[in-house]
Amino acid sequence: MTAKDRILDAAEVTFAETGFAGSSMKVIAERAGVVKSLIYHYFSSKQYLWTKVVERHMRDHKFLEGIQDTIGVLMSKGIDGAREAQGYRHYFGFLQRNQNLLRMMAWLNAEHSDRSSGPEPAEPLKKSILGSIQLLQDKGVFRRDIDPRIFIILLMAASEFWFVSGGRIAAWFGDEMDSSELEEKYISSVGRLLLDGMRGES
Amino acid sequence: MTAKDRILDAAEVTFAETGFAGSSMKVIAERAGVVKSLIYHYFSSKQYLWTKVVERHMRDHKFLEGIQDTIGVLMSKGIDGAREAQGYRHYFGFLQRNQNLLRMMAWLNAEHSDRSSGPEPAEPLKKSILGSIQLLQDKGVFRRDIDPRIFIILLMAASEFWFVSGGRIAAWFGDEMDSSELEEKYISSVGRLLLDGMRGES
DNA sequence: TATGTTCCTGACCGAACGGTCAGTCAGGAG
DNA sequence: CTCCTGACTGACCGTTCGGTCAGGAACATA
Repeated sequence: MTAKDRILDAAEVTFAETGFAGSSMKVIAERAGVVKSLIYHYFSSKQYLWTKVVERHMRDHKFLEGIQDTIGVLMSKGIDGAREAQGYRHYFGFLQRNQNLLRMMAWLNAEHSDRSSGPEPAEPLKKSILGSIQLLQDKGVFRRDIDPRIFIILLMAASEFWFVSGGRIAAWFGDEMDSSELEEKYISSVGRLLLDGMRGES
Repeated sequence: MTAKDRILDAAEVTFAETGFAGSSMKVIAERAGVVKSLIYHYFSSKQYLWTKVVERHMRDHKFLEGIQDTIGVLMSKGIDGAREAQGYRHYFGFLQRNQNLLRMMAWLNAEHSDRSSGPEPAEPLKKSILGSIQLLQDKGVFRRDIDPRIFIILLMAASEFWFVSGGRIAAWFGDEMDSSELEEKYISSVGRLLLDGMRGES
């Protein structure tokens, strides 16, 4: 593996762990087994390194396609009326594979700075997601009295919160339960609950 | 107002804005209209200052009682079958009054460090909340196939996410809609959706 | 062999960091 | 008048920060 890749790897882990301000170029360099100044040979600044880390992760993990994909599963499950949390489980697994990016986004939210480079979901993707949900509303599978965008936000909220606040949740409940057991329960419960809620006004 | 209080005020705002690592004692001092070393006269370290800020906020804003209170409203609404999002709106307003604390908790999550001092919801409060939900399950108002803890987590997720990720959500949707309008829609929709989902298996 | 280009290094910079310290000063107690 | 305390200050500490720079090593091209 090239030094450049090792730098990106080390930066991704470090940024995810301690955020932008909390990560020093020195520890990133040490983690990559490289001298600090070499980082500046490849990346002109700390800020630039951050954006490149985000870009690479989204590219290598096919982040946008993953969202697209998940929506597809979610929708197909909804349409044929299967109510298991299978669709949600798919989405959850997708987020699990993108934990580093989620953590970095959490930092972005907290800092609400102009460092931007959060994943912007390309206009067409957004339209496609919204369209899928609207279709389900038209068919009567999903209730019509709720803005499709709300459903998306809620879906993101339920999932991201689990990863980002994992530690706090474990402190609340973890002592009584194995954490992976709780996670499994969370996935299946949230899937059922959100789907039923979206399904409609009893 | 005493200098000590001004320091706590300044620290709260600064920590909420830029987190622990991102906040310097110098800017906190300047914000408080005080010389940096005076902070160390009252607070032995940056870490100690952080915990004192959290403690004071929770005390002054009656954070734990506020949660307790909200659960009460939520439950009473649930019991008499009123399905408006009134209970959720109450909770949302409560969180609105505690935005600084929410932001600081977001930092804690992101850093997942051992700096701890996140709000630990005192065992009795936790038991009381869980008990309220279980009561509703016994009465058949809420579905019985979902762990009460899941409902709490989901409730927290839906709300905190809105505040903490506000910027990103606005970037997604805000251009098409007034933000306060979107927030109002979010509150009422999430309240209805979660309540219906919790209500049960159609 | 000569020449460029890329990779890589350690020494170095000024600024900013969290934190310390000796000491000034006003005021209350004896 | 003395003594003590707590609020407050500014100079200063060692360290770390992001970033620069001159130059060596490796390697391809000519």
